[in-house]
Amino acid sequence: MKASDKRVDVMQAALELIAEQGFHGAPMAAIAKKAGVASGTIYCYFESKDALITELFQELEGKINGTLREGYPVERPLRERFLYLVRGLLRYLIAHPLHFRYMEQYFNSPYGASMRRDRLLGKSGNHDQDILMEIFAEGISEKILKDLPIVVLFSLAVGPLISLMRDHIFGFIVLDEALIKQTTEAYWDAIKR
Amino acid sequence: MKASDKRVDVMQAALELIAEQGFHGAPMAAIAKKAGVASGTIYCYFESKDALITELFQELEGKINGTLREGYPVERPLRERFLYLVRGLLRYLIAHPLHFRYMEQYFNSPYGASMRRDRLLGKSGNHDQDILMEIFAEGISEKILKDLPIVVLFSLAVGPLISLMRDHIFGFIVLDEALIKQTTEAYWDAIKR
Amino acid sequence: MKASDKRVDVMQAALELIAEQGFHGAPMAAIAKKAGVASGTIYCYFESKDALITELFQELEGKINGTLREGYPVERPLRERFLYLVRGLLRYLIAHPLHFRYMEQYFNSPYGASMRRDRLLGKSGNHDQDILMEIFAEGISEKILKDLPIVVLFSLAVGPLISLMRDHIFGFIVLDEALIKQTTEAYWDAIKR
Amino acid sequence: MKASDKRVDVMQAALELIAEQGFHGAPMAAIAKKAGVASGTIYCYFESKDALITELFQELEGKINGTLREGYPVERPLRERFLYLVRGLLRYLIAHPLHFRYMEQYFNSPYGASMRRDRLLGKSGNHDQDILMEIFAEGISEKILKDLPIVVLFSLAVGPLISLMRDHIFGFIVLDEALIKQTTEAYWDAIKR
DNA sequence: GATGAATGAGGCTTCATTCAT
DNA sequence: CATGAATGAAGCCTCATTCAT
Repeated sequence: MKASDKRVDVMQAALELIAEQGFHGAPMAAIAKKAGVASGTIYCYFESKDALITELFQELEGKINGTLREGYPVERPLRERFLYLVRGLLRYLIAHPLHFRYMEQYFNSPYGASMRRDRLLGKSGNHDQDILMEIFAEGISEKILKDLPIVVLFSLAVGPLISLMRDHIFGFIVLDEALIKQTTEAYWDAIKR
Repeated sequence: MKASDKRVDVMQAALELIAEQGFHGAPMAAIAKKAGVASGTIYCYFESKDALITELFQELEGKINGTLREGYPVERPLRERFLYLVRGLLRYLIAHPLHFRYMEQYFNSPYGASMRRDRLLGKSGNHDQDILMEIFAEGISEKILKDLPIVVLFSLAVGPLISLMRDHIFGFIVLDEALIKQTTEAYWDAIKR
Repeated sequence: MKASDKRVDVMQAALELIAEQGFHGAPMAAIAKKAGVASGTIYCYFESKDALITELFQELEGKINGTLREGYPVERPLRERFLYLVRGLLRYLIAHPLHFRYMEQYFNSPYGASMRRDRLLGKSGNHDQDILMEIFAEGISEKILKDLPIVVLFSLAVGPLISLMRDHIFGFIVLDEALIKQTTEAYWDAIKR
Repeated sequence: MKASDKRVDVMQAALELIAEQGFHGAPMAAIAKKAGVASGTIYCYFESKDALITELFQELEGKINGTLREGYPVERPLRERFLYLVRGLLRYLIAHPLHFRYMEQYFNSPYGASMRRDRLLGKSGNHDQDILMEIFAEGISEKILKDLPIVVLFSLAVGPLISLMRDHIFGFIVLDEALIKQTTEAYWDAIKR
């Protein structure tokens, strides 16, 4: 409990600063100060700023994956499984707005760009993504979904989700349960045949 | 025509550098070099880097607005007008990938954040957006579109468009006319009642 | 005369600080301060600290080369040419003690190590050295000098020269003309058959 | 025997790292790691990095002194005694290249500079040096050696030895017994009348 | 208007040393 | 004695901006 404390503190401080102000607004000194440690201490746990940023991203990704895996209704119809995933993701992001904003910053940066390229070549490493992809593949072959490239279906479903999360965070809308239900059904409408 | 040449050169250089490498990869010295002017010269035309970035954004926004206004089929049915706009936007972005990437950089940065806040309070200033909003308002009252907040319809339609553009730029897909047609119809499916 | 000033000032400041205190005692900030410029200014003229150090070394080397080339008695006997070179070198170093100490620092550092390796493989690039080598080769084939590897003759001649310069700089001895004459003859004794 | 193990380990680790990579390449953490102890442990045995460096130097110096004292032919002629010493030194350094490189690093650093100053004022503390000095004093008064300051004779003899050791370590030459014999005789030629 | 040398605050990282355990 | 996490001063370098020419 002791040794881990500072590492966690640093990650939390980095999460908050980067999510709220971007990488630009999060110099190592500020992260250290917010975490209540000395600058050098960060380097006891992370090799560099890049490493901190990447590990934090992977941590958040892992948490989301874990959350979505729980209770995933493997045996239910495609539509239900799809809605389970996107709703689960949406609820998670609403509950953890900092995670959402951090991941957005990450994707929109050299870090995210190189990661995307890696994943394009190798395997995804991202569980939700994998599960969604499988759902899409199944849906296409069973003629439930539109006959489009899987990547396209992915964008049709996740693109609006991201966009709505932004509106929610900026306060343009309030994503309550009713709206979650309605918008996720709209994603389905976009991809279903 | 001579004096304003340099202003244009600077904006073009900034566009290319920022679109391709992000704000991080576009120091003023690099922009000046690429534009073929001296560093100090930039400050003859722009008060600061922030000003350059913002003016460039507004310039691009204006160009897109102008393009979309042309030939807008005011008298045609709602669906057609919607598809006209999103397809026009998509084709414009495909033809001008640097504009797309620049605007993404812009939205995902302190600049974009404050802009969004401004627009939330005041008026949009963005023409396409306004037109789309009007289409949505009309569609809701005529019970053609889902009864959701206009902002939500906007995200349902534009979110996937952005996401697909990214896939296109990263080379995951090729947005040819067939795919443009199919995907934009999917946006319509997402918002239509 | 203006543009060059600062570059020269920086090199002079670096020379003095590094010669007197070693690389450790010459942070860029101190060099800048001593040169009367801002830290960043150094980077207008040198790409990095390494570049500054290397360019300064090459500058000093060039000066010595130039000095020794002047008046070199090509037509005189071997012994005379040898003495001309070592005495010229010794007088130069006595007149420019900072140059000597700087070059010692340089040779005794990662910079010098990699340089030596480079020179071992490629060509020397150092004129005096080349001339001395030629003298040695000639002396061996004419049976004037000991039949030893050229590198060994070089060390037999230059090793004591360096060592004496150190003594001189530390004030253990005063290398006046008499002593220059005597010691350089001793180098000759060491290498002559 | 157990307690002093770590002290020895630390000194050995410091010797290797500093000899091979210079002071720059030997942070305390690296020394500790190589020695298999914790960073803080070093401070149980040495007050500071400076102290470690100095004590290590003195240790090496002592070892060399001890080696050279053994079998020193007090009763033999001057030339023989001289050759005994320089050859012994050369053989020792060839057998212990890390010692040589460490001492070079040491001499060429603020540590060495202040040491030299100390020795100039006080007494030498270095046994070999003392013995050599005595040989030189004797040789001068008996008109066997050149009539030069003792310090100068020292440099004439030891300067080339150091220089040759460097060539040997860098692989430019191989100091085998034949070369040892020849080069040490060359030192003698340099100092003998 | 145009230049580009100069500035210096601010960013990331290293490392000798300390100290609570 | 031994540990190694923690410290923070200090080092190298970048870059938006200014200003004398």
